[in-house]
Amino acid sequence: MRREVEPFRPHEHEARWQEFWQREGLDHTPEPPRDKRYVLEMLPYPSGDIHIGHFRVYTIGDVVARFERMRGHDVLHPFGWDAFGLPAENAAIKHGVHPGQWTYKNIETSRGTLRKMGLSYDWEREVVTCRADYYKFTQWMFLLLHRRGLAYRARAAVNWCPVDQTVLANEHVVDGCCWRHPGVPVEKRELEQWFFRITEYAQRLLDDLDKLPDWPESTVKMQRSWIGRSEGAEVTFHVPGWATASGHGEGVTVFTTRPDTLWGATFLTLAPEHPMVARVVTPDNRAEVDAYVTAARKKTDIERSDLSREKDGVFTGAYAVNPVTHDPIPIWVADYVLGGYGTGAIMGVPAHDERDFAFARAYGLPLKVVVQPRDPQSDGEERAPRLDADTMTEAWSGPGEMVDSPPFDGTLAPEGIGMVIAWLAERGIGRAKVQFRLRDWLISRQRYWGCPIPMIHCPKCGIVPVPEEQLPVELPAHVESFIPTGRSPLEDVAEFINTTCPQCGGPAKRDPDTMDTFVDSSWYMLRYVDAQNDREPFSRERAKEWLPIDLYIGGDEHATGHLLYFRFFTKVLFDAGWLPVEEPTKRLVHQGMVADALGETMSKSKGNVVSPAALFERDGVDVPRLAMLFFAPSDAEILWSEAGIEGARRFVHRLWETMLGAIADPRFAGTAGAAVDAATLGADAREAWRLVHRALERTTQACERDLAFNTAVAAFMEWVNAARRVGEPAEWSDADFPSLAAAARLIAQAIAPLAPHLGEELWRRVGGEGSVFRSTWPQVDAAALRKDTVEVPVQVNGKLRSRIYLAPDASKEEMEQAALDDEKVRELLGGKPPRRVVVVPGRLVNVVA
RNA sequence: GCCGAAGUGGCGGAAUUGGUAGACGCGCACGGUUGAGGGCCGUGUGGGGCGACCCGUGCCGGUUCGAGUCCGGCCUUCGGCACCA
Repeated sequence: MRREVEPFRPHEHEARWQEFWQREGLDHTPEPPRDKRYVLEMLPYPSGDIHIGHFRVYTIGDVVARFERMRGHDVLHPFGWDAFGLPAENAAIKHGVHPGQWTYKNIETSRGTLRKMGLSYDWEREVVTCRADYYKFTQWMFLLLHRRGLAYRARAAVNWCPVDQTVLANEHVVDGCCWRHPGVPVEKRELEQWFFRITEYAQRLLDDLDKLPDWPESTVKMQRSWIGRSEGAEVTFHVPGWATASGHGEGVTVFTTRPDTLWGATFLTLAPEHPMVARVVTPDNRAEVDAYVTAARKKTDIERSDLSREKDGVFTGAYAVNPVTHDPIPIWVADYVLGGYGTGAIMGVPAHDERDFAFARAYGLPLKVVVQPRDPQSDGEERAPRLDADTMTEAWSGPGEMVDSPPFDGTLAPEGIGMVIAWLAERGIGRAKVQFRLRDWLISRQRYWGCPIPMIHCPKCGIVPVPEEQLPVELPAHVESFIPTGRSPLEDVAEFINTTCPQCGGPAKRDPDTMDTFVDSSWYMLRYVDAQNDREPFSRERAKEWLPIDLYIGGDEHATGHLLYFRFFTKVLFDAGWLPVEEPTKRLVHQGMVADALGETMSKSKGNVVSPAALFERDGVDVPRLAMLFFAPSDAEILWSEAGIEGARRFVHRLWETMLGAIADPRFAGTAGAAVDAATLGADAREAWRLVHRALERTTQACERDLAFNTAVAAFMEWVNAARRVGEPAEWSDADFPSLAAAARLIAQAIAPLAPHLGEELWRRVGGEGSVFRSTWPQVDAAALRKDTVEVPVQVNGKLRSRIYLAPDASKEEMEQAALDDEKVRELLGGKPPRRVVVVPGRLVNVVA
């Protein structure tokens, strides 16, 4: 007979426990920590309320943080807001509110929803990057980089977003377009801007990826290719005076990964933006070259990098001398050569480079074969058909034997590259060179809502840093207009822009630009360790206590942006003696996206957005939370569906009913603390008891290892199903009941990280003392986990034919005998002895007939 | 073109890492409870066949007593990079 239990009322107990946790200081970070764990989720940009994707990441982080606490660790689990940024300004323009007002309102809304979620954050360490107490130290970071020669100002062709009217970092150009405005190609502008010299750290950023075994392989690979290291040589080609417009001798240096093909270089090509173009071009060719260069500059990156386009270029009229053959070779300008990579100039080796081949054929430039392929099967006797310059239809960039390349004829290429470089270096022609694809990080922005750059432009002293004690350089509250003009709005705020030079005391101007918001988020994880410090960004001692992050969770869209930048900052601060570690986080996990049931990403315009706040309103937090965890492993995409919540809701009700039924039973009080002897249990109760420990084990593994909470939730479902198979709690026999009472206690603890309010509520009801999160995470009982009998599949010739039932520790001989005694097996063997019997202890028997 | 991830029932997913494919959930079907609907409870549910059985983890081949899992070759989808010399 079903016993009526009180209904499950999530909203009541959720509010109660949240208040209790706060009162108890449960989320307070112990200081100094013993056996610390630093669990962090990427900080969000506050735009409106939190969305379902946030709900997912913070749930994952919260499960782990709560688990680690129960495991006895001191946990740092903080939260903050990436609060500077363009959307605030765009909202300001649209709605006529101040970006700060808009931002703080969103933070308040979002924080309210997060608090309703009962997440275990230490709110005392909350960080808001747009507040002066934080950005003061962002400016401090800038000064540190500047002091160390890592922040510099340079004039360069930079990416320009025509919509936002500001420059962009390389990392924010996606498919040639501004990341915020897909389909709007970025333009190139020649501007003087601030850069961070991240390229200085290219090699270390690359090398240390090897020290990150607990990062997703794909992210490591992406960073590798983004950094893009290639080895080769720089080779200088002399341009004699007779061959130039100026009549002075010049030198053009090129970068090549194939110096072994130098003998085959039959022309040089300069990028249109190469400074040498104007110097070498002859008067007869000037008009045509100027026109080409102008046209190339107007092109977007998309147009320039269009591979389907025919290669084009113009002859400068000038000649360089091949430094090894001493032949004069023509100098061309072509926009397939990139200004920003290598030296902006290449040697054209049409016989051995696909692109040079296409270019040479288009303009009738000569080919010279200097590497003959070898048949890899032969030992040098037989050769592959010899390449011939006149008849080649494509370049040969594979291996081979150097020819017409004295003194290297017969040398294998590319194996001989090292020798060639040494030889070139001896003669002063070239030198070994490592080239990176990574560019320096352009951090200036011509917009208002960001951290002011703490530099002063003095007409006498030049560029002077703001003295540290004068920080923060406060962002003025009022500006004329936020509408982007291509100039920073700060430039027109007289009381901001006009200042005195810290060096000479004379009138000077502040730098009008603000920093890329990715600077703000490059060091926030460090601020958390000492968020209230108003003298330093953080204390070295605290950093030593807490770093590195043990688990960092966030989206994979940051693979080559934030996740590179924060590694860079960590290394700089390590070098400056501020940090004990060179890498910010040991372990990185990318949570999967949350899409709608059809797999579409949620967006307001599609009208398929699910609001977490609305979910909590209806079901409380724990039901949607369990649904979220149950949908898929943490790193897989989720297709959010109402049906999934339905399942979680049913599960919670069944669990609740079973637990409360057990607790309400008069036998509960007497047996709750008693030890359970599995051997005395009936078969169904025995299985239920095993599944308790299975759920405990699976949850432990999920938290520690794979974050696959879907199977952890499934394990709890299996326990409920098994317990209900035994019967209503009141129907349990006296002999079995103690295992149910013990189970109730274990289940309350084990489910607490996944469904914290439910766990806490159940913990109290089973008679637990204090908060469940201060209780000790229970040990898995190996004896309980073991099955008394196992069903062993019996295969004949690898096909499942029968099953036998045995003790799990039955010997091989016993298993084999039992299998051979099986009726079905005997029938199939037809009286003949088996050829072979394969026995996997405890698992399977395969009889080979 | 290069690098990476993934392809399992009607759907989301599981599979102790070479050992019973499809746990758990959704959906569906039938039955019960109900005046009815909903809810809840129970049973069933990969495909085919009356059946013994046969087929089945993107495709083709291989290794093995045994392959979703390992190897070789493809296909598809998604993500990243791409005229980087």
